[in-house]
Order: sequence, then C-alpha cells, then structure tokens
Amino acid sequence: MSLMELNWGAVWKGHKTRTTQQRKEQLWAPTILFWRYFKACVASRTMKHRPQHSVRNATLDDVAARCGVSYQTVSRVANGSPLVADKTRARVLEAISELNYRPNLAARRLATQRSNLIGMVGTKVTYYGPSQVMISVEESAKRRGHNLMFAALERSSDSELSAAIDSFCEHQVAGLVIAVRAKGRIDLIRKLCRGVPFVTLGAGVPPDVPTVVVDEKHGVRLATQHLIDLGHKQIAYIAGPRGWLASRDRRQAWTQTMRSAGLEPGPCEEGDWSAESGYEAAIRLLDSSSSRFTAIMVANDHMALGALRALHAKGLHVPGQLSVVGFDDLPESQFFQPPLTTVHHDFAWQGERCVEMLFRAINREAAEPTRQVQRPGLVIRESTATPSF
Amino acid sequence: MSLMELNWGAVWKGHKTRTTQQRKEQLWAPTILFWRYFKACVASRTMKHRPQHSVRNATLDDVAARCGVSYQTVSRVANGSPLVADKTRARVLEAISELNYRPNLAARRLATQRSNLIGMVGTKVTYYGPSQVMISVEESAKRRGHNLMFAALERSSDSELSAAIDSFCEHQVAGLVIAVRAKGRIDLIRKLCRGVPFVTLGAGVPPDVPTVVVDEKHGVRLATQHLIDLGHKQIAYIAGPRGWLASRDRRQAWTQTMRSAGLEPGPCEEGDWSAESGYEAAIRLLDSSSSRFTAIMVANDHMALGALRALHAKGLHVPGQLSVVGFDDLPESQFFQPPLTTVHHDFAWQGERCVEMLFRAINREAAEPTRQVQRPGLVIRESTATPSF
DNA sequence: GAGGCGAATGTGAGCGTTCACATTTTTTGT
DNA sequence: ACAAAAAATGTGAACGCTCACATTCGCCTC
Repeated sequence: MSLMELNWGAVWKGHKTRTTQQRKEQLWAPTILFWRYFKACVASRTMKHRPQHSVRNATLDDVAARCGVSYQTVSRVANGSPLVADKTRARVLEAISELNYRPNLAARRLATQRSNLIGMVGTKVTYYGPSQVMISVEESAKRRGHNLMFAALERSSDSELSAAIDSFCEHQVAGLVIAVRAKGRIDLIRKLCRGVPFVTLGAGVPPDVPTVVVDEKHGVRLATQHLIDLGHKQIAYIAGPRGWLASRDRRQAWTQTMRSAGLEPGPCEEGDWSAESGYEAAIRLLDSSSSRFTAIMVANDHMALGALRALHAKGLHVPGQLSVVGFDDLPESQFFQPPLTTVHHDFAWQGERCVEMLFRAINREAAEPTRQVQRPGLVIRESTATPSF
Repeated sequence: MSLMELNWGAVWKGHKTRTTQQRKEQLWAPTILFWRYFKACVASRTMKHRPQHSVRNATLDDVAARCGVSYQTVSRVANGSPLVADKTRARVLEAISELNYRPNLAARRLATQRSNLIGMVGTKVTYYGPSQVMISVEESAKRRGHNLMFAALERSSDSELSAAIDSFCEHQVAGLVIAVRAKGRIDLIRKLCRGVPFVTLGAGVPPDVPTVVVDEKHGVRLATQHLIDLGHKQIAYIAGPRGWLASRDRRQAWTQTMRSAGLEPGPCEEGDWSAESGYEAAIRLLDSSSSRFTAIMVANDHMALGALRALHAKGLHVPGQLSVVGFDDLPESQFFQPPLTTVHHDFAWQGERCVEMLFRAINREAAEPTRQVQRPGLVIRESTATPSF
C-alpha cells in the first residue's frame, strides 16, 4: 500500500465547514489515516515472507484504512447492518468499490463456523436425469445464496463415496445432497458426514433421513397397465442394471402389475441404462426363440431408443407389430422413431425439493416431512398400440 | 473435552521400562497431558458464547492434547512431513483416527492463501457435451487433489456470469474454467477473476488466454465434403442459435466448403440446439416450397434427431430421399433411425486439457502452449447416401 | 565429557473475518 | 442545559491452520 492510495482527497475536501465538531474531525482525520497507513506498513513487513499473491486482494483493513473507519464498520457495511450512519456507509461503499473489495469467504467461514457451500455427489451425470437434478440443485442453492460443490462418482464404490464426502466435509459444506445409492450405506454416510445435514435422493433409507423419492412403482404400473389395457398379454421387460434400487423397484412393479392382471410376466433382459445396452437386450429378447411377446416395457428412455433401433433393424414395426414403453421422458423422446410412450417425471422438482429439505435441516427447522414423493405420470405417444394378433 | 478423553492409558502403559530417559518421560507425561487439558478448558471457557456446533469437530489442538504433543507436530503428521519421529507419528495417527480428526480446509486456505478448489461455469449442462466436459473437469481436478465448484448459467448474461465468477473468487478458488461464451468478454472476465488464473473453453479469446477449442470448421468441412463427395449439390443447413460462437463457426464453415466446391449454399434455418427446434427447423425447410435440397447438414445431433423425425413424419426416407449429417456424436446417435452420420469429438479430452492448462497456470509454470485444438473426425453411418436423382 | 550437528519438536504471529462487548457520539426528554 | 437513552463506532479475541524461526534432544566425534 502506498501513501498515495490513502484517500487524502476526502480528508481535505470540504474544508470550509464550520462547526467545531467538524473542525475537530478534520483535524484528526489525517492523523488517523496516517496511523492506519503506518499499521498497514508494519503488517505488510511481517508478511513479506508469505507466498505473494500476484495481486493481493483488498481486505477489510485496507478498506477501513482507505476511508478512515475501523474494520468493524466496514464489516457492518459489507453485511448490511443497519447500525451504520448513512454518511459513513456511503463513504465505505465508495472505498469498497474503489478497491474492488470482496469478502474472503474462507475467513468468514472460519469465523462464523458456517459456510454457504453445499456439496452434492452423483453418478451418471452425463445422463439427462441426473444432470437435470444437478442443475436444479445448483440453481436452488444459488437462489438461497449458496454455491455448489459437485463430485461425480464413477463406480459408486464405498471408497469413492467416502473420499467425496470426506473432502466436502473438510471444505466445511453446510449440507450434502447424496444422489447415489444410499441403501445399506446410511450408517457409513452418517459417520462420514460428521454432523453435517444431508438429504438423499432415492429410496432405501430409514424414515428419519430426509429423502426425495420417485414413486417408481407407480410409474411402471401406469405404463404396464397401459399396455395391458391395450390388450397386450405377453410383455417383455428390459431392466436397468443390478445394484440400482430404481432398477429393482421398476422391475418388481412390472412383475406385480402383470401378476395382478392375471398375466405371466414375459421374458426379461438387463441393460446398464445406455442406449447400446438397450439395443443388445432387445436383440437378445428377439433371438431367444422361445419367447413370444407383443410389447416391451423398457426401464429408461435411453435403452428404449436402443431397443427401437434393434426392432427396426430386425424389420419389426413399432407399434404395428410390437409396442414399446420407456421411462423418464427425455426431451428427445418425442422425436424418437416413433415418438415414445413413456413415464414422465420432473427432475427439476426433485432437485428443488432436495435443496428445500436440506435447508430446513441446516436451519434446524422442523424436519417434517422427511420424505417427498413424486408421482410420475404417463405420456402416451405413438410407440404403443393394440396388438395386431 | 473431558478429563477421561485424555489418553491416560498411553501414559501408564509400559511402566516396566528401564532407561532413565524413559523414566523421565513417563514421569512428565501425565503432567503434560494435564497441562494441555487445563489449556483446553481455559480455551473452551472463552469460546463458550460461540454458536455451538452440534458436534464440534476435532482440531489440531484436540489431537495434540490427546497425545501430548504440540499442534505443530500434529500439523506435520497431517501434512506428511518427514520431520516427525516414527514413534510420534504413530501416536499422532492413532489419536487422529480415534478423534476422527479432519483438517479444516477453510482454515488452511486462510493460512496458506491457496485453496484446492477450482470453479467452473457452464451452460446447457443437461446436454451431453457440456455435462461430459464437466465430469471430465471434475475428475481431472480430483486426480490433482482439487474439488470442483460448479455454477450453471441459465442465459449466459453478463450479470449472471459476473455473479458466478464473483462468488467463486470470494470462495478463493485456485482457478476457473470458463465454459461459456468468452468472446468479447475477456476484459470483464479478467477483471472479475482478480488475478485468479482461468482457462476458457471455446474460441474468440486473445492469444495470451489459455483456451481449449474444437476445430469446428474442420469438423463441418469434413461433414459437408462427405455430402459433396456423395454427389449432393444442394445442401440445406440447420444452424445453432445466434450468440454462440460455435454456431457461427460451423455455419461459416458450411458456406465456405460449399463455395469452394463451386456450389451455392442451400437454405438455412436456425434452431436452439434442442431436438424440438431441429424438428421445427426441418419442417420450415421442407415447407418453404422454393427450396430444393437433397441433404441437410445439422449443427448438432439433438437437432438432427428432431430433423430426422420431421422428415419421417413428412414421409421422406433417410437416406434414400434425403441425407442427414449431425455434429457431436452422442452415444445415442448410432441408435437413431437411421444411425446418424456425424462429426465426433472428444468431450472428455477437452475437460482434461482445460484442467491441465489451468494447473500449469496455477503453478505458474511455462504457459505454452496457450491453445489446445481438437480436430474432430467424421463418423459415417447410415443417414447419408448418394442422392437418388 | 565437552562440543557440535542434525533431527525432532515447540513457539509466536498472522491469514481475514465475526462476535461480544466497550467506548464514543448523537439524540431525546425534561 | 444536562442527564439519560440510543445510535454509531471501535477493540480484543477467537476461528483452525501454516509459516518461520527457536528450542530441545539424542548422538557422534575427538
């Protein structure tokens, strides 16, 4: 800091004032400024050895020195406290913008013991659903003045999860959104979070853990029932990968719906959510000569796309010879060939609810309800029709 | 902290030792422990009024008190310094795991003036490309021991961008990845970053700014040339939205390639990258009776999907009557109807390069080269063929 | 066993902020 | 005009950590 950077102008400005009070103020102002300058010099001497930032950012002290008030007053202005005289506030704000001061949130966090950061772990974020949830979480957090740290888990292993949560906690996040499989890991997660509130996305957690779930079974039931209502009796299924709760729930719902309609569940193949795996699963279904079916229920839209492609390649017409239903309702699904009948759910809603519950937990407000359920709906397009035989 | 939490066991353990040294050590150990306990009590008294965390996390001091060394020694152990005796290290590690100590990164950041956080701003993250880049950035950063803060910009306005970068800088990020339009905003960005290194994704920045770009023009050239080589003379174009540099570059490359082949660029409609807009653009192209074309070049795969659907709805066969080429090569594109000929680029590569350059800037290493260019390639599938007339 | 050396450990201060309280200044009531 | 109340501003310590330097310890050499 150089002597010239002090706001000497403000000191001498208005020297025509009259009252003794103002005269006194004016008399001391340069001395105060100089004192602060001196202090700044001494301070900067002791930190000479520190790794120098290319441009050291202005601090509360710098601003205070600049306009001749204490750092506390500047802090008050920065935090919008009403306990500052308007005249002072204006002077401080001017100095803040002149020095381009921004608060150091790491320091604030240290002092206040709370942060405006939330963390989120997720998987498969290249997929529409998860990425949509992430965006929504980020956006909701931002609206509440918080920033998002995100970690993608590649294989969702315990060690990867531990590492991610640990580093979030080391960063002192205010809360966590756990958008990976939580079933059977709640104790692990609770331990890792060390008191930091968290919400999970997806079922399989004890009732006291705040969680947002999609009523998967309801969605699949709607879709399957739709096929049954159209007259389909033999319905095949392409499932999601093992290890995902959603896979299991959806598949179970399919079986149950078939059974309760007095029908035998048809053949089932497994994919990994990708279009490619859907293609392969469909091929396997078609190739196993023993199986006869007039419709396929697919556990997500990506795999449904692959299945559609497989059917087309095999010369089968959809929905003329075979009906297909998906799950998720991607923005693209209505442009599939043919436009896909599918189960719609609202990913943005899920993210928003997660954040809402998380903040309730962070603010220690009543945690009820701890479970938000989304009921998906069916979107009927052109990939389903009455069976032709 | 209670007296019982002190590791008294360790003090009395092994009282059968003989040397005077050890005897002396043993003699003082309880006193030292008690002294630390006393200090801890005094300290905790002064901080009684602080907002109490439900579970206050252990600090260096707690660990130090627990095993009777100074906080500095614990710090050394935590940071893997070799200047610690093995015996001490073992004792400290034990206390760390017993107290479940984790360093407070906010405090470390404050003390060291550097953080292990990097920030990233992006748009359209629900799309495959951007989300893939984000994942890749996160993953590369994680490999280098850093965490990612992410902010999605909805409309990429200057004010939104400013807010995002500002809050990142307030969080003291070590570096920034700017994956939004930077052209014409570099001065703004530079000012906002206040000395924090950043890299941009996408062209239109001065040569001294580290940046990762895709050679859009090359990609479009490949695709257009492919159509021309097949014998197409009238090629329509579905462009990305105005305001995106990639839109402009791709479109320019199409015009140029056509011209340099001695052909007149065909009609052009504009979309917003979404499948829906691609559908509508294709409909507009087909409806404007004046235009004749045998192929459509589409600026991204999502819009290409919409276009394919539009063509099918209009009863046009692809590629029999009309060829279609896309751009991006989504994992799904090979399952479109028909599988889409498209331009492939490697999003993960882009993220990885961004982070690599960013860390070079953070570590003040030689910044050469400041520009990494990716040359996309053409993937020929079944949506293109020689024109039928 | 004194001297010297390197390894191990400890000390003090400071990072930029906030909190609780202290002090000063201004306003109000009589 | 004066005390009392209220508003405005300032002070000191703490948050948890790291850095530079100081101190202590154990060991080797002569």
